[in-house]
Amino acid sequence: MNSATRDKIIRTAMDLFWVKGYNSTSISDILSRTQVHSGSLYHFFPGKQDVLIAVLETYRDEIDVGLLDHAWEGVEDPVEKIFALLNGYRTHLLTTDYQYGCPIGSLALELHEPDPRVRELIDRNFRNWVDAVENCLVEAADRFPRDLDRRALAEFILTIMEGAIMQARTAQDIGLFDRNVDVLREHLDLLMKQRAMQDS
Amino acid sequence: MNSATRDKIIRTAMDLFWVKGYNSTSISDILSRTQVHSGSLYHFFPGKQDVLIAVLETYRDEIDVGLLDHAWEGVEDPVEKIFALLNGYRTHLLTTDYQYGCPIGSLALELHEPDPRVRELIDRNFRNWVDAVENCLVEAADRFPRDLDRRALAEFILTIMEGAIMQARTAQDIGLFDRNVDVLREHLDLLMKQRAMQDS
DNA sequence: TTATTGGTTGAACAATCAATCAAGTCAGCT
DNA sequence: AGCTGACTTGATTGATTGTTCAACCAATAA
Repeated sequence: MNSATRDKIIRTAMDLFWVKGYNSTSISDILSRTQVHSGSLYHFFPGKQDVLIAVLETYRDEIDVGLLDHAWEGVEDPVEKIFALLNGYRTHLLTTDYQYGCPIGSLALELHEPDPRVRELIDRNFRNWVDAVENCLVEAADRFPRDLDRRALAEFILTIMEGAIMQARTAQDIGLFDRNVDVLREHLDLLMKQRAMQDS
Repeated sequence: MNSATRDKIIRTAMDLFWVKGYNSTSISDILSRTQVHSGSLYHFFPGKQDVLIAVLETYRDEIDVGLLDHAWEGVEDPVEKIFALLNGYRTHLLTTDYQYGCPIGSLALELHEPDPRVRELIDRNFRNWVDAVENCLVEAADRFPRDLDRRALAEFILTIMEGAIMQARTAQDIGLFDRNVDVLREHLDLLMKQRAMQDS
């Protein structure tokens, strides 16, 4: 199987779906960008949706190398790793004039009645992201209240990321992103103070 | 001007854009649902995007009667009004099998390179929502820390609403919505405790 | 050499899309 | 009655969509 062509299609589709969305990206958009012809694409993928599935599988399989490793380079503290992750999205917004938000979140809201396989893959990507944050919280468990629901807080942090991107992009104002993160930071500070009280 | 037809088109488009999204709703979808013919639609609207603009203007103009009045019926406490607002979205998710989320948020993430008029109208709708929440926080100002950034917290609450809907819809699990709201409630409780400390 | 396999080419197709427009209807005004 | 202008009808257009397919190519194996 010539995976070079297949891979080129997936990489291009990842980028196009990210910037333009799924419905606004046509097969011919992918073909012209990849210099691949339609018959070749349909040799590897039964249809457009299967390209989307391959894209989501790639995100799922590459969360470490594609996202976390880069965001956490040189960051050791588990709590700061959370904010470093958020800061990665902030940088994307700024360096692309608010064009690149969260590729998964965009798809999640754009596809209203998705095929079950698509829905489950989006869900899986969210859960992997939440897992990564939850692991940070586990690493920092000694700083947070003993009865903290770490899963719920990790889901909450995903929520903040998605909502902050949505608002900053719509307003084209990074202040909205920053203020959201500030409030999150304050919440974490309050939780850590709570733990300090427990310990004393 | 026969606003009956025009209004019927707008109401139908509001619903279709909400459930199916903008790109997945065709003009003929609107025509068949309204029993209006294409020439009639194009008599009132120069194009599809102008229908979207009219929809967004309607949301903007009807936030009180269309959203807040209903959500706040019988709720007096300003903090509880915030949670009543969130609960309205929760009910929509549950009663429609996760089909109806936030109509504005869906459009915000679906439309990637929107016309400036569209982007500004989505932004206006967000700001009106934030204004409403901020007013609740002002009403309850005596319960929160004196130096609270109420605007930032109101934006944060919009973020939670949008993120909670996104996750609950994707997972088709209301638990994700509820846990997000729980964490918000805990944050507000912590803030109120802070104020209680200030006062004592 | 011949056959097979995996991959490529690019014209073509049917369906659907947003949008157009000439002809028509009807109510209100002069 | 006759005119005007707002609104309606619905067939039609041209562009774009996702998809198909028969012919073709190149490398490997028999």
